[in-house]
Formats: sequence, C-alpha cells, structure tokens
Amino acid sequence: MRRDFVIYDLETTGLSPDEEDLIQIAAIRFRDGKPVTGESFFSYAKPRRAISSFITSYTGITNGDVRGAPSPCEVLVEFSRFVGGSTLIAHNGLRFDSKFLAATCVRGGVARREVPSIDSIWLSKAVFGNQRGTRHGLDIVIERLGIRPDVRRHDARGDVELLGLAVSHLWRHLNLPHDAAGVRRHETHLPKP
DNA sequence: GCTAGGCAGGAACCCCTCCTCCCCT
Repeated sequence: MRRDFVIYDLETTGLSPDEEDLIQIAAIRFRDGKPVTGESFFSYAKPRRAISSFITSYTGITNGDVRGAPSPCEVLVEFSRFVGGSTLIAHNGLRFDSKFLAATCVRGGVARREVPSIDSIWLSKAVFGNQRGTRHGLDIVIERLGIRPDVRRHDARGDVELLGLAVSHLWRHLNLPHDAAGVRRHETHLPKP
C-alpha cells in the first residue's frame, strides 16, 4: 500500500469543469500523517477565456498573473510528475477537483492514468459524524479543529497549507496508519507523465 | 453573503427513480 500522499487544491475560472479552466494549482507532499517540508508544487495556468472580475475578487488571481503561464494541461503533466506514485487528497475532490483534472486531460487530448484519491470530506465525516445537517466545508472543519487560518484563503497555496493542517489533525483523531488503509478511495485522472 | 452547475447520497421502495443538500470556484 502506498504511504506517500499529495494534498492539492485548484483555483478555477468557475464551477463547471466543462466550461471553465483551472488557473492555479498548489500541492504539498504528505507522509506519516504530516506535510513534508520543502516538498511542494505550485503553478498558474492560462485559461481559454479571460478571468472574470468575480473570480479575481474571490481568489485574488488576475489576468496578469496567468499571462505567459502554461496551458492547464501542460501544468497537469508537470503535476503528474510531482505526484508520481502517491495517493491524492483534496477537499471535495470527488465532486470538484477530480472533475476538473479529468476534463482538462480530455481537452488536452493526452493519455491518462488513474490515481487513487481520498476526499478529505470523508475524513471529516469519520471524525465529526455524517448526520444530515452536519456540514463539512473547509472553513467549518478548520474551525471545529481549532485551526486559526493565517493564510490567504482562496489562493491555492494558502488553501493547501490549511488543508494540510486539517488533514494532519483528522489523521491524528482517526489514528490512521501511515498508508491510511481502510479509508475510502476514488480514482482521479492525470496525464501520463 | 449573493450568484453560477452538477452530483452524491438519502428517501422511499424494493432496485430504480426522484429529490434535496452540500461543496467546490
């Protein structure tokens, strides 16, 4: 069983994977229930369309930031190299991030590989319960865990740092083994490096 | 805190469909 994990976060031009593009991705390597210092990935990506003023106000990412950046698919090829044989972790990854990664691969026409992935919402549900009405958004989870965000929210670098802290806490609460055996997984598509 | 789209998962019911909620940018 793999024991290396990559926690990642995407910022995009909107919510629909078919219509919108990723514009920023950040990731950190995670091992033995903690982030690995110095092992990180970050890139901007240039979307097909200009970034709307709403997304700029939401994420702080401007059209100037992505000018000259590689295409989303080119960024994912590099990201896939960084991921290597690790298992991915993202918050709401099953329903959001994974869809963007798959759609980006399809648009780029690249060969894909399947990467096992954990949605950190499942870790939160395992710790805090899955009753109707119990919410698991990242802001709520970090508040429950007593984490004070001193990062820039809705910037992938800040969010992934925060998610790394949250996953560390959840990991400890659940007393997970190094390989997180027994935690539900799904598949995420990445380009073949 | 408003907006957008789509879906996982529960409810009701009996295995497939419908509906509601949640979460991401």
